Order: sequence, then structure tokens, then C-alpha cells
Amino acid sequence: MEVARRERGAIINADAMQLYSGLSILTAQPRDDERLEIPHRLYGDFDPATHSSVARWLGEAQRAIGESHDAGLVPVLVGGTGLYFRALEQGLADIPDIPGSVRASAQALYDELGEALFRTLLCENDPESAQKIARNDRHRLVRAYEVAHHTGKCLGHWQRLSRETISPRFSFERHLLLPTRERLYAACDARFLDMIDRGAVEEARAFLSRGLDSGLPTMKTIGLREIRCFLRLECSLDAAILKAQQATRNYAKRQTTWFRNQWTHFVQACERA
RNA sequence: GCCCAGGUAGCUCAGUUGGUAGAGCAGGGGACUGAAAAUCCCCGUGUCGGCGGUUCAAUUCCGUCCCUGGGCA
Repeated sequence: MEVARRERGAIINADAMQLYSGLSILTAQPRDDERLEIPHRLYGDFDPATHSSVARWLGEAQRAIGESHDAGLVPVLVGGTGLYFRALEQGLADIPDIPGSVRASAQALYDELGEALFRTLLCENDPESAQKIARNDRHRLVRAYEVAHHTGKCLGHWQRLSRETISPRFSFERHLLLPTRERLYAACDARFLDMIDRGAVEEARAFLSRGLDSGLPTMKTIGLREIRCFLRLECSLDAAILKAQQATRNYAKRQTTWFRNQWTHFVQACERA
């Protein structure tokens, strides 16, 4: 925010959850007064009944960056999704889109066979992934399988193939905020309390009443499940708050790990190149 | 005051027919290429409430005291 103000910038969202509409409080989207002061892009633009993806975000972000730049504004990408930053700077493999039905059947197959057999099956088409992916990581095993099956080429093949990047046109200045753990956790706790004060319970109630598929990314928004527990009278509001604060802290820790390690690795790689 | 039930990891608890103990959660570290607020992996020494007794050996059995629930007076 300060950077955008100082540089006469436009803020572009790089957070997977803030992309969607419907849960602006629970996903901590910028308030109206902030949005009036500085142009904001990609907040609440996506239908919560749809799936985002790195690729989908990347396309939108590149467009927003170009347009902001053309308008004489400095694009300031803000957000917590490390994967998105990496895709923006390092590029993304040009893997064909996998239809939802293919993924669904891969998931069904995994559940039917169990991990060990599924991994053996994956090994026939993609030994590299089968060997590399950690045990119990259903998510990645299914992904590797669906790509190998649908495209006939393994994940590694695609990933090595193409690396279109936006960086030839732009150079980035990187700012990483790493507060002490104590301050980070205190901020997480305060943040959720603030969401409650601003009407998160009502927002969640309205959102849940839409009856969206529980597999949708938006349904995994931190705090949503906890508030639902309260709305169903399965726990007290205080208990829900404690749970949601805990989930926020757990997430913040994962985020810290990502940026502390992944981010610095690829920044170093960029600087060497 | 008496009678039960408990006191074991930061928390909730399991367990040891006597050979000094382990789960979940929390906490810490890590992985991460189209669901990433996702999905995973690794890390457990703590006077087993205090003090005595029995025993080669007690967190476990016995006694006693303290503490916390609940019941009876």
C-alpha cells in the first residue's frame, strides 16, 4: 500500500483466495476506502463457483500488469500465494488444460486403488513423478496421473519444455515481509477477530446458503468451516474463533516456509541468470 | 469430615499384569510448477503430583500427604 502510494501505483492481487467474490471479509480483501485511494485489480473478480488456477491467474495478472503500465502506473503485486509469484517470474509450463472430468476420474481411481497401487500405475506413465512425490500426497499424485493420461506426456516433460515469462518486459523489485513468529501469530489472531467484527459470520451464512460444491477452492477459505460449525450450533462462537485463529496461524507458518525457502531459491536463480 | 474419580509432554488423554513411557493437538523444521488459504513429509526425556515403604528394580503395588472434579454429610 505504501509502495503503491509513493510510486503512484496500481495494486494487483496475487492471492488465490482474494480472486473470488462472495467472501471479501473472510479473505481479507481491501476495503472500499483503500480501493478508492489506489486502483486495485483482480480482487473478487472470479465466480466462487469456479476453479482458479495458476494459469488463469497468470493470464489475468499479465494483462493487468500491461494495462497498468500503459496507464503510467507502477504495478504492485500484493499477495500471499507464492506459487503465483513464481509463475509470474519464472514462467509456467505450457501444459494443456485438463478437463474436470479427467481429474474426477483420476481421483476416483486413487480412492479405489489406494495410494500404493495408484502410484504403481502412475509409474508406468511417469516414473519420475511416481518416485518424487511424497507419500500420502494424493493431490500431486492425482495431478501427475491426470496430466500423463490426458496428454500422453509426463509432467516433467511439459515442465522442461516451455518457460514463457513476463520478465523480459519488466524487472521486479521484491519486498518480503517476515515478522517475528510472535508478531505474526498475534497479527493472525487480531485479524480474525477483526473479520468477526466486520460481519464475517453474516458473510459466511450468506455464502454457505448458496450450497456450492464443497470441493470448490472457495469452500476451503480459512474461517469458513469454523463459522459453519458455529452456524450449525455444533460449537460456540468463541470455539469457532479459536479454531479459525489457529488455522490462520498454521497457514501463515506454511507461507513463511515457502517464502523463506522457495522464494529465496528462485530469486537467487533469477539473479544468476 | 467421609466416599468415589482423577493428578503422565505446553493442552487433551492413552499406557505400563513392576524393567524409567506414546498418540492427537499445539510448537519447530522442511517439501512445493494449472485446487497453493491447497496437498504433504520429518521432529516427543517428560522429577509419570510430593514424601516414605516393599522390591534387584516403582510411574506401576502399599501407606501417607497435597491438589482438582463429583457425591454424601
